[in-house]
Amino acid sequence: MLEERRLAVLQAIVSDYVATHEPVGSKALVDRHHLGVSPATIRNDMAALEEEGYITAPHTSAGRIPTDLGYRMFVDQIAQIKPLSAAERKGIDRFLFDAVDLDDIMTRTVRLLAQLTKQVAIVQYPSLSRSQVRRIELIPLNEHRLMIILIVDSGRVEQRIVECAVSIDEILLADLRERLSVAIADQPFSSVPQRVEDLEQTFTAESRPLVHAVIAAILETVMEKLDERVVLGGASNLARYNEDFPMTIQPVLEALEEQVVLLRLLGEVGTETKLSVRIGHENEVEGLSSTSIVSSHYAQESKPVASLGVIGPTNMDYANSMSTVQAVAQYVSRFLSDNELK
Amino acid sequence: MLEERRLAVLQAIVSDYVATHEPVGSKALVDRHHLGVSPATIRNDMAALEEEGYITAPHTSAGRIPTDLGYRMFVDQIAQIKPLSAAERKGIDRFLFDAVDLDDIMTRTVRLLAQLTKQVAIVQYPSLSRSQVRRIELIPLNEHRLMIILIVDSGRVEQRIVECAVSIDEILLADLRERLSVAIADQPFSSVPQRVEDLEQTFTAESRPLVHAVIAAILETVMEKLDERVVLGGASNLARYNEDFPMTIQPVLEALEEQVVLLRLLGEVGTETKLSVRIGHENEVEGLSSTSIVSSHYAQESKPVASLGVIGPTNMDYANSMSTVQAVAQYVSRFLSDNELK
DNA sequence: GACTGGCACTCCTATAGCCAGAGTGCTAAC
DNA sequence: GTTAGCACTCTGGCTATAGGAGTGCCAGTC
Repeated sequence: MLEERRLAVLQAIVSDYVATHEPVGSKALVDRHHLGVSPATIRNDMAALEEEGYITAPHTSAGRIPTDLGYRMFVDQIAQIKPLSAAERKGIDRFLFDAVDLDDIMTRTVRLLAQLTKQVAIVQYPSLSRSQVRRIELIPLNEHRLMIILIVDSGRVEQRIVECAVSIDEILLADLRERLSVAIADQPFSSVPQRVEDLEQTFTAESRPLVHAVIAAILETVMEKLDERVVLGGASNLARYNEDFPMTIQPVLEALEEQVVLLRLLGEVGTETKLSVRIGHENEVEGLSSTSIVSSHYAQESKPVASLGVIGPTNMDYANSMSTVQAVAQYVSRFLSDNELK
Repeated sequence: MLEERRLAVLQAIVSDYVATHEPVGSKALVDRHHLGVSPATIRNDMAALEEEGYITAPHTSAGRIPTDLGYRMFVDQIAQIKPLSAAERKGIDRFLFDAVDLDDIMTRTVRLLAQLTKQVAIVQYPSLSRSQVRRIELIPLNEHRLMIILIVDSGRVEQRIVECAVSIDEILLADLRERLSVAIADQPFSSVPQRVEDLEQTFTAESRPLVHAVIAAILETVMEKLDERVVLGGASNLARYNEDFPMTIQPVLEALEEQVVLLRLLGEVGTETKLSVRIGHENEVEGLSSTSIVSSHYAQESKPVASLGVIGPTNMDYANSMSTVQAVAQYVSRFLSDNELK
């Protein structure tokens, strides 16, 4: 009973603080939430909660605000996630419906997320390392240049221009393409380096320069692009929450410009839990200790391929962010699987 | 003599204000710049300058700050642009040197600009409408899908997936590719719609479904992608100048998310002047009335193909921004022309 | 006619002091 | 375990004040 009410108090504090962004006191709590007890009782509970580290008082005579730990407790308590309304679901559907290619899906998704959550949205492209090569093309551009195009089963397309000293023999090129295709098509991306290197050995010495140039470029592309691509949107939402923390906007903007940091924020794409929430100090990125990240994987044919999520102040509306992120991830997954872009 | 000193006073005011971001008074002016006259004299000049609308006083007893008109005068006065130091030039060179493809050049350039000017940098991709199609490829993906790849002489690559109801006949596809290639290769982008439409007529009825799907997709791509692509960077620099105008950051962030707005900001790529500066209200975008844009075209083989520039507060360091933007534009132009990515 | 020194005036900024309000912790009673 | 009461503390907002910076104008000088 006691434990139970304390939890209710914590939840009330969090939701009030999230709504008003102002420290919340015992008086305000009792009349905004119909807990059947007096302010004094609440005060006792609050003292206990503070003792346990869930809330804190900015100064002696202000109300309390949740700590990271408090938010964490709150979030963990949201066992079943509020489903979106029919209207919202319909909205998501319509938003994604007429996307024409992967780029399109990604940009639409990021806009959608930003709009629905009023936060900064991050969407990662389907990870190459979890994909297979679908097709490879070698297109001669002029005597010394050609373009490699790699089409991946997630719908990603990587291209790269290769310059080679010798002039390009189209027949050799076609042969090379064919053999590359056999070697790496429908193979996981991670196995590509080994396969192409093996392949190089099988060519005659005179064809080596071209073959080598192409293979080197493929290797480079595979290595480079393996650090994934990310799109983000809704940065202007930062300005709004800047009101509360005028100091903290700079590091956030800086972090948003660093792909590497963004990827670390989204977290590893594991197979375990789908929805992940990192609160304040829980994410170990410098300067982002007063922001939280809500992220989820999305999948293609039930294999998780990448993550998407939102980043916002620790006092964000977790319930809404979590349900939105989850729903969007589901829709994207379904969309990717239904309209295979292979 | 009189006119001359007034100008000197205006310049002094602008440069002081840009440096300190605080209204500058007559006293401070005389001892920071060795104008050979007394504060009282300067006051007279300042009164005149205010009368003419070049400067204004935030309140009765503060110093003066330049108006948009004042900045304009100042900028116009910078006839010869301060050349960059050898070190800076070297830096630019090194930064761009080992770019591997167009995407790479664009992202490097935007980073470079942001870093050198400490402003938000914007770089536009070479405009399709000023480019020619270099090559077209049609790659079958599976029975009902194929991918169109358009390679443009600026090095841009546009791709698009086409879905078609009928199953894809590879021989027809090769034929179509060949004829498309003949029709539009090395032709200006703007003529593509007409040419492909004409082409469609020449196919037999039974091949129409496929042909039509492909051609429709090409048309769509051409139309869509004609609104150009833009990359930007250095958004975290906004936070710095946020100190002075806490209110204005939101509209700026919003504008930065709208490609269309960005493009309008960069301005039309005319052939007239290369370097363009728009100060405060001169750019008619809502909410950006306290920001200035310094932009320049860059060219490929001496034909201007797109613009790049920086956007910052009206009290930015114009001299530096202008010389940097100009220099970077030159380097990018040279780089694009030297290492043709065709 | 252009420049300068002097002077009164205005307005901002910073500081201090003060008051009201909100919120707490504690204690004693139910 | 809960409640009412109470003394205490701290903040935020308000006012008043003093200091300073900067101006505009005038009268005098070169």
